Amino acid sequence: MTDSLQYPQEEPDFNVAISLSLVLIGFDGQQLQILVAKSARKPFEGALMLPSRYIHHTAEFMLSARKMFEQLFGYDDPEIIEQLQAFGKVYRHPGGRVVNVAHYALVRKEDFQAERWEKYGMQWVPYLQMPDLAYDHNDIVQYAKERLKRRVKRRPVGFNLLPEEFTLGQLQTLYEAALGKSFDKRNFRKKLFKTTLLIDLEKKSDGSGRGQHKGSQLFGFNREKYEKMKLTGYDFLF
Amino acid sequence: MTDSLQYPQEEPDFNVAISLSLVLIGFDGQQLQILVAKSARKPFEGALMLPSRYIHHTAEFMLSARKMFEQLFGYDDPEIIEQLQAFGKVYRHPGGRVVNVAHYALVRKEDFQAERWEKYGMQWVPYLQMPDLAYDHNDIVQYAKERLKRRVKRRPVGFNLLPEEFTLGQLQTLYEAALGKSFDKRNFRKKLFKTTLLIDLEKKSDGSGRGQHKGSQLFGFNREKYEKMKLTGYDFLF
DNA sequence: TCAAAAGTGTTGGGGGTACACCCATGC
DNA sequence: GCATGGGTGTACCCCCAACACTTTTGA
Repeated sequence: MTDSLQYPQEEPDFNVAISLSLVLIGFDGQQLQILVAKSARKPFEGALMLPSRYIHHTAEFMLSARKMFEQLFGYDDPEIIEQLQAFGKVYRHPGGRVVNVAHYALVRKEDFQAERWEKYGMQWVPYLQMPDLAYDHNDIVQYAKERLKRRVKRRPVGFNLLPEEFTLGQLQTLYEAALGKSFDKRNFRKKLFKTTLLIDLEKKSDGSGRGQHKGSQLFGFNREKYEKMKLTGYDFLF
Repeated sequence: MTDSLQYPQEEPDFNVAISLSLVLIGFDGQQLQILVAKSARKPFEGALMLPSRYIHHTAEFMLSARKMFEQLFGYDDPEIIEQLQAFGKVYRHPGGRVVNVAHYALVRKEDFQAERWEKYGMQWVPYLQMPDLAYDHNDIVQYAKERLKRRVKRRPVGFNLLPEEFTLGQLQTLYEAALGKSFDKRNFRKKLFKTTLLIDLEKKSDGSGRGQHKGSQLFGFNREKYEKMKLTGYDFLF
């Protein structure tokens, strides 16, 4: 081996395949959940796993992830997906090395095209009591949880998970689930109002929403304001 | 294409090679710097790039990154390297697709084995005025800078970049460089003392070193304390 | 003697946290 | 009528930001 760390000082080894997994996190009004699929193949046939696919060696990661997302949720959003990491544990795939490039997104459960996918074994499982997943997907989920925790603390990501109209109670439940602790109701409200990211929709819930209590004030998320804050270097700290 | 997002629903495409790059960030007492190498090959012969190498399809990322680090710095530290992301832009490599799994580390410049590597064109370049790099390494550097900014704000990472003994002036210069703004000296000191992560070494620098004119107090980093804080869920916010 | 960095306290304001009670609705 | 969640205000404390001058040393 040469002493050099120039690039490339060794020949590339074109014997790796790329797979792509999505950690899709939703919220049902009570608790956080993650979307899992059922493996149809050996050696993990029937086991749960993250929605995943192999990609062709000419495919871009993010475009492939967005395409996957669109198949599941019916629309495309260039902002919603974030890459986590490459997970490179050496699987015992008969063909060779597979590197998994994992992504995650915070989604609205109501957009999931359940009719289309449930028959293949796709389902939401509770974030706090995740079943065992195949491959190294447990590691990926753990990594995604850590990122969620960090993101929740400094970006108003909660809004991606809630419907267009939501109550403060739902929002608080969501924060408590994501951060694993509880907050004082009054302080929570004061803090959120101070961000001016909430729009008072001036109407009351009829109780039909997930986790909504009838008669409580409905709010929306001020997306324009948030975009401006991002430009000027916002500071949202929880 | 099948409707399924089970895994794997398509066959893996074993035609990808993995390369690994390191973003190594150091500090010379005045400014942050990044270590770059000189490309010895077409199509970027002579251009600057991140220290990089192809890895064999059976190699683990982190172990390979640590080995690279050890060659450059002379020791191994399982904690020092963090993976950033996989960068998958499709290069025009004649052989096929190369995916770059980028890592970063905050290092002490004094540990760099300069005699051994400078003859190959390795050098430190200023963090704030990075020259153009080959491949998509500019993207990788930008991603690393963003991560550094976030890390600096919530972990006492400054200490990885400084020698065992340092002055508060150096520490402040470092924070200012990393966050791109300046701080009030008195407030900065109060804040750092409050963390109790500083050890007063009870001796003075001789002042002749870094343009210091007055012998200033030397401090060390209380690593044990920091480890304890990590366990109990510390809160270091800048 | 001049330039450059070290070192040092106080004050005011804002934000966080702790804390308790009444109201509306559904059952 | 009871249980569940919705909604509201105050007081204290801590932390942050703003702010200026003296000391030491090397050149």
